[in-house]
Amino acid sequence: MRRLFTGCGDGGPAYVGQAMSRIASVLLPMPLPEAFDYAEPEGMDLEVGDQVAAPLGPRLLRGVVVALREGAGGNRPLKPIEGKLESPPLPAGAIEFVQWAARYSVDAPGQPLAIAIRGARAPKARPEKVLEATGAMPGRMTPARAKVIEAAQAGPAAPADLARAAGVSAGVVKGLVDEGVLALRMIEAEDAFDAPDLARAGHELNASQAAAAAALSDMVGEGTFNVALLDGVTGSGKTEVYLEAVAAALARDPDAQVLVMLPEIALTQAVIARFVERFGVIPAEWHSDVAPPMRRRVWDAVATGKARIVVGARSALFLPFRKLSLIVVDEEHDGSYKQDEGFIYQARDLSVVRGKIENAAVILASATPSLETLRNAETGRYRWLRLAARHGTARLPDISLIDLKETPPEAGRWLSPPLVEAMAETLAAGEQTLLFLNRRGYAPLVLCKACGERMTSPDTDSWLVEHRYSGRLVCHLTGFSMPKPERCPHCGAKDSLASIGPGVERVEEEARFLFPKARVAVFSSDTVWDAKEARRLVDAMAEGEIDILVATQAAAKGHNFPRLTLVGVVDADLGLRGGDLRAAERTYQLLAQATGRAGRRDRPGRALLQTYAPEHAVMQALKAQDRDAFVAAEMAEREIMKLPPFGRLGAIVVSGPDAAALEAFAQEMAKAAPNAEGVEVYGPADAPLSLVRGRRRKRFLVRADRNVDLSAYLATWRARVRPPGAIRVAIDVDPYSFL
DNA sequence: AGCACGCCGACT
DNA sequence: GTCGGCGTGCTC
Repeated sequence: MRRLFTGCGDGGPAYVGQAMSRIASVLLPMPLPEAFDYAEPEGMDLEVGDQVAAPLGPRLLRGVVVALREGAGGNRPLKPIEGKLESPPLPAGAIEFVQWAARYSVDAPGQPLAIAIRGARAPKARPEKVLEATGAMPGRMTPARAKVIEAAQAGPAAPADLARAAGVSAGVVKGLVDEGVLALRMIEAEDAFDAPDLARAGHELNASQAAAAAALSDMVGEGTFNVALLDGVTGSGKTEVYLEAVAAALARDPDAQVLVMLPEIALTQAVIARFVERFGVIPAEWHSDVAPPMRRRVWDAVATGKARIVVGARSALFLPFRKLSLIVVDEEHDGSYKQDEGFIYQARDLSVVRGKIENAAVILASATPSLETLRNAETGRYRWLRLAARHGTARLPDISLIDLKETPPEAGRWLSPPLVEAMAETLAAGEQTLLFLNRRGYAPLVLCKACGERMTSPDTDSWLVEHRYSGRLVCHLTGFSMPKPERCPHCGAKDSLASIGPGVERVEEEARFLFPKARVAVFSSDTVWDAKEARRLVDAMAEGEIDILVATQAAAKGHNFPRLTLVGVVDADLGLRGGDLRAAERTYQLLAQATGRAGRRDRPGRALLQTYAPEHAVMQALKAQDRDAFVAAEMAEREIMKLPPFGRLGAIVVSGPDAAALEAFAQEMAKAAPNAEGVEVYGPADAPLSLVRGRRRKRFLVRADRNVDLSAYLATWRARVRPPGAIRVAIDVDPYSFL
């Protein structure tokens, strides 16, 4: 269904029936600056939230009615809405949330709308063919036919399944269909979002957990917007506690819906299993790996209120909840909640906004909360529930620092003598070691010993990372890769390319060299590409089939390995380099999590951190396991600098293929920056990645006091300039990546 | 985001 | 003389 309008200068096509009396504002899932007005055809009876087909230029698009008013169009005739779509309407809260998010992110409302209706646009599962017994008997009975008829008693089944169940060929089944013994029926996929069983008992809670669960249940019971920080170390049982809050929310109101957000898809299965155990039903699942037909079913079930529990990734926050009562953000400090491509948002922060709009309770859970959240807890804006100690008898690991200036590894090696010694002891005791290095591949840099040339990505100023498994040099930024050349592409020297620095593959090589009899494995996104492979490796580790696991942060999250007693952090300083706003905070969170893997149940664990800066506040805090001291020091620093959470930050990146034109535009932008009380603008400066895919990049940073509407400031600024030609302006409110 | 309109190089 | 490159501008 496609229409073409030939714009012929005389005002466009004339529409019949201009007596139509209502105008519908329709938000379209596109980067348009505002909702577009359409005429409501007579008798369509639109309501706000309805999904409609609206013409845009030559195309027909799915859109959402966001306002209706009396009127007929004015100077130029409005195009009529083509039709109302079958899908359930977008609830008012979802619309308000989409508009709020767009304004905050300084982006077109169509961008978050596209995320919000992605499920509605997904194709429905096609109806399934099933066969069922009609009760009729075949003219001639054979043993094979008897088996099929018996198998069919179990209920309707797909033809292939029925043949397999009866152990006969498809031909036998087909013969029975032809004779009318079996009847063909088409069935729609079942909505299998059963009501949770609230009569089930929860886990037994210890005193600390019980107190927190009671406080959260009370909060949920108030039935209004409230935020709580659930703060407890790894293993303190945060999940059991928030499950009780979920139970309270579901029990309070038969229509209540609950959203649980997780930072990693890899963690969803484990959490879903907990929900199945607690409520006897499988919650709806929402993330990028969910197949489109299932997405459609989840979307519809959420919009109709049928799905009451949703477990998902950050984009689940945009689902069309009808009666959202509770949002849980697990591992709230995790950087994965920040989406920094396309429509840029921080799902943890937006969860609080959605909670406010929906009058829902919000629980932020973490062992190492973000400074933003801790600040809100300190000032009393959020309730603060601290869980004491570890569950059961397990003890916290002993953490010590290895000063690499005192005891460096041998030349060309990355594991220092104290760490190697600890690994030998662990191996001798029949226990496991985790070597943590947050760096993929074999070596982060390849350079020519003859001419000093560094291998970089074409049109991009980032180093190519050597991967030995694949024998390729890979750009982790753009995905570019090439076979490792024999000669230096710059000077032509043969065998002159040297691999500089360690990645997990190289540490694995060293571990194999040092401990030839040990079973060594690598866990990184290159070796573990899907959930199944991750499961396999995690199981192998849990079963004790691996002695030394070399891993990136892909393995630091969530998994528990009972025989793991030594964690070695190969380069504890890695995250501190570059020194952006959150470098120390992120390093603390990541290493606290990694070292927390050591020692479970009855086995004491230890963690060794290799560092060149043992005096650094992060290292001292990790060693002393004193999070509060680290937080206090970091907060004090941020307060002096008036940086988040004591101020706001925004980034504007301008990019374009031509350096001179870009520089000129950046200068023009600098002049156009509005003057405002409590706002400082820094830049333009070359962005740390000053060339990506052939585009040069320059960056402004804006710091503002907390009481400044930074979004409005940035929107005003951008409206004052018109980027010429191929120059793009990208705005990131509250940036996490400073590249 | 599409998709069209609009001005400058290599082909029947 | 046309086919077509993708630069910029619009879509209610």
